[in-house]
Amino acid sequence: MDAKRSSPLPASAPGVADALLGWYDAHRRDLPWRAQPGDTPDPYRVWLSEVMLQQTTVATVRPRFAAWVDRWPDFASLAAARDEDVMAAWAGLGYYARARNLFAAAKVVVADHGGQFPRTEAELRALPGLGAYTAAAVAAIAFGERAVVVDANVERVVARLFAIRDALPGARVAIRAAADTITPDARAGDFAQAMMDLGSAICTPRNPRCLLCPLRTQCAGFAAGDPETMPVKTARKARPHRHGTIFWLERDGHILLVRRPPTGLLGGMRALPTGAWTDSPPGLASPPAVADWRVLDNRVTHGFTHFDIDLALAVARVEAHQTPNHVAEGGEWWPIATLDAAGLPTLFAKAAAAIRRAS
DNA sequence: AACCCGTGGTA
DNA sequence: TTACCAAGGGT
Repeated sequence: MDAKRSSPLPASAPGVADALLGWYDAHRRDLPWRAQPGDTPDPYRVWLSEVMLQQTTVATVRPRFAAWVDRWPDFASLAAARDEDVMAAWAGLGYYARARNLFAAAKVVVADHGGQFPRTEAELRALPGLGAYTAAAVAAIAFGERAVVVDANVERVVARLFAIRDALPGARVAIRAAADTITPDARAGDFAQAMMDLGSAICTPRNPRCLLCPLRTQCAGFAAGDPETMPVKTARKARPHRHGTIFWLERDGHILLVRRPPTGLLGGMRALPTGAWTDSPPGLASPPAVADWRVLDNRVTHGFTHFDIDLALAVARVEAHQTPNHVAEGGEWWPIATLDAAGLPTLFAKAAAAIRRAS
């Protein structure tokens, strides 16, 4: 009817999917985890890449993905790995629950699914670390199942395409419903990846390249003249500042490392000992051993998602023949010469570099 | 729903 | 420099 023709909404779902898939066939990125056209995707590689790419850029993931699949090329090899090796291999990537869940999921696949990744969205969703997005993405990309794949790129593209002006996160229901209407039955995986490539290259958060966009003529946001204002996001809260002390305890060319508690901040990761992180500098409270601690002049700062931390650096040595009674349980003496292989999170790698520079 | 959970790049 | 942002999940 006439009202529909003059509506700012996309004329038809096939119109959007066809235009997008045509653009994708010409402009798709060649990525290490992406099967070549006509080839069968490897579910392990699809899953691993999706998890690595959660809140993480393609540029960061590229070398890490290559190293990972070189070491653990399939579910069976990963499931048989040592926990500390898996966590160390993830060091520097952040959001370490991803590594814990990845390892747990690999073991479930081997133990409960005969080493074969489940192919339905619902079964995938039940695995650790696979939420709504990743389960849909794997179902579509690895198995060709029709699934509504909604990540931050798709949210942005769809909000603009349909001119959805409600603020996130409330707008997610409407965005998902709109995404459903344009998701095709065929080439579901290509469609999902095309939406993400479009969001990455054309429909960018700032200064979108609308003149290059294959969906321009169907885009309500473009028609309205302000696509860059969508989706609307609410402002973030300021991050508080915390303080702490990092302890560098040296013995005969080795350094004391501890294992962080299995959950929470940097959970499961190797680390240098620290005391509590508080609103004011804690000084030398709760050191890992009784020793002659010396506080360095330089400090280390680091930003986490929800707070910034300012850390003092305390250094001490104990004699080679000594085994301090007060060394924390679970600690290990790690050769300083191979500290890079310990897999320290960035905060502690920064601290180690600063300490070794000062020594 | 709101909060926790890393890191590096960009403007 | 600050602020925002990225192929989110768990609780």
